[in-house]
Amino acid sequence: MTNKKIFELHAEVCRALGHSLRIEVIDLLQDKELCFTDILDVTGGLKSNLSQHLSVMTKKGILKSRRDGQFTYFSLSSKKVAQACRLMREVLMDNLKKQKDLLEKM
Amino acid sequence: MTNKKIFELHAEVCRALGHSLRIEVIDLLQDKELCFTDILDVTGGLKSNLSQHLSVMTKKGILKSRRDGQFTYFSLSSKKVAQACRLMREVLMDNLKKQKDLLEKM
DNA sequence: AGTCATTGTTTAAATGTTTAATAGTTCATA
DNA sequence: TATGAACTATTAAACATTTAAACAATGACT
Repeated sequence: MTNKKIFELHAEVCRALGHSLRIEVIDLLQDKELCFTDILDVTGGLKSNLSQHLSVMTKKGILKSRRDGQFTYFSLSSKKVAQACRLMREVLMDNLKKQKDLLEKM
Repeated sequence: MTNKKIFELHAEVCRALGHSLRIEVIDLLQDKELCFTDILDVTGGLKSNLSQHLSVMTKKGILKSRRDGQFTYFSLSSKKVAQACRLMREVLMDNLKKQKDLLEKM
């Protein structure tokens, strides 16, 4: 596989994290599996919309889904997803702190 | 700051990684600082385009830039960026392997 | 079996966002 | 002032998101 193709696929995985609702879901699923309705209860909004967002993440291999009777359960595909997300959150928080410090010096 | 706002900012950081050219740049800057023209030599394409992509990452705090005379040098804002990116790449590679194994079983 | 409520997915249209390409601008230095 | 380095503005095309309605699958009740 060419490097360009790897970069493209890698970027697609990153884009699959690039929505506030999807980040909220990943936060929710840190350490447990939840069914669709449980997730919807927390996030709110339309179920069709949530279903599409979950589908985006499942297709890119960020989430696993499993049907059990009438319920569909979602979970992170691996702990690496949670770790990567935590690191990105730290990058964000570090930057917010830097900005705050800068402002306070003025 | 509300959770929703954190999720939105977090998603913006993720989206700032969501382009193949930007992933390529992060790969390039793993362990060194490079100036604009050095990056352009590797990635190819239009200057204006590269400049916009670098600007997206700099604004979101993924890259640092530093002007020295006529040159602008870029580097990762922190090692956490490189780590997070490596983890995402692993998630991708693990998924590609899973797909391959599935196909080979058929 | 037939009907109903619940759970979730799919589709389509409207709206919103991102990107690539072009042209033009700024800044440093020779 | 001419040149190379990098940034900015604009815009059409491509892509993502939201919404609402239609659809499918399961299980409960009679």
